[in-house]
Amino acid sequence: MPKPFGAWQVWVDAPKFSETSFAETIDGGQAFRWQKIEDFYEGRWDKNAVRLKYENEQIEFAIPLGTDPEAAQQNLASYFACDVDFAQLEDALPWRNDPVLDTAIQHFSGLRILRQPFAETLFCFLCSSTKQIPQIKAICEAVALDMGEGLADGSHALPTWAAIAEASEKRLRAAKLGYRARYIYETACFLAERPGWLETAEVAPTEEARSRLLELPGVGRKIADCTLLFGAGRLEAFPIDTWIEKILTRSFQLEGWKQTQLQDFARIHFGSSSGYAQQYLFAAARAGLISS
DNA sequence: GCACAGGTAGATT
DNA sequence: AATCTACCTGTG
Repeated sequence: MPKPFGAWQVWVDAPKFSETSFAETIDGGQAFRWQKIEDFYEGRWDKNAVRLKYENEQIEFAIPLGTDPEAAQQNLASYFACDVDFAQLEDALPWRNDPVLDTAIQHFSGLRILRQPFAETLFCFLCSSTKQIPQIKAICEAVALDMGEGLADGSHALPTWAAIAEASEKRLRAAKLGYRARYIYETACFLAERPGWLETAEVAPTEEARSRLLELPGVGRKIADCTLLFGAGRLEAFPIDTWIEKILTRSFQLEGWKQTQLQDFARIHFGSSSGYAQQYLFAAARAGLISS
C-alpha cells in the first residue's frame, strides 16, 4: 500500500545542488533518517516527513497529504540551512593549495552542511559509535518506532529526550543499541533534571557549547563536534573520527600527531569552516577518491 | 571464528 | 599524560 504522499512539486528556493552533492548531503553520514526509495529519498526530522528527488537540475518535494506546502518549504529551508552561502564558503576553503581537498571538492561541489534539530543530532550521534551508517539508521528507526510520535505519513519521529527518560535502558537495548543504551538513558535522565539545559547549550558560543555537551554521559569530543556541526551550524567544529584521522595521517602525512594537534592543524589549515572541509574529506574518502 | 565498525570512560602504565 | 580495554551487535 502506497504511503499517503501528495504530488511532486518543485522546491522553488532550493539550494543549488548537483545530483552527487544532493545525495551526499542528505545521505552521506550527516543525517541518519533518510532512505533511498526508487528514484527519491524519504526523510524525517522533528515532525516533518518529506520526500525529495533530484529531477532536471531541480529539487522536487512531496509531503503527506493534507500538510501545508508553504510550511514544508520553510522547514526545508531551515533544515538545509538556506541562509548560509555554502558556495562562498566552499570557494574560501584552501583547495587552491591543497590537492587532497581540491579532489574532494571537485567531486562533491555543492555539498552542504545540514542544520538538523539539535536534540535529534545529539541522539543520532550517541547511537553512532563504532557502528556503520546502515546500522545507525536501523537503530534510530527502531527507537523511533518504539518511542517516537507518529507523523502524518504514518511513520515515526525520533523520540524527545523526555520520552526517552520516561522509558528505560532496557527498552533502548531492545533496539540493539548495546552499550550505547546506558549512555543514552543517562543522558536523557540528566536532561530531564535540567529543563532548558540543552536549549541553552545550543545557542552558547561554540567552545562553551562543546564543554557543556562534554558533560553528558557518552559524549566525547567527536560526538560533541558532530552535534555542533550538523545540529547547530557550527562550521568551525571539526569532528575527528576514524576516517578523518586516517585521512590526516595518510593523505596529509601527519603520522603521530595527537588529537589536539590535529585539531590545531584543522583550524589553521582549513580555517573557520573546517567542519565543512571535514565533510568534503569524509565524502571523498568514503568514495575511495583519496587514500584513507 | 574473528576483525572491524563516523567512540567513550575508566583503568593501567 | 599517553596507552590499553571493556562495552553491544551486526557484517564481511
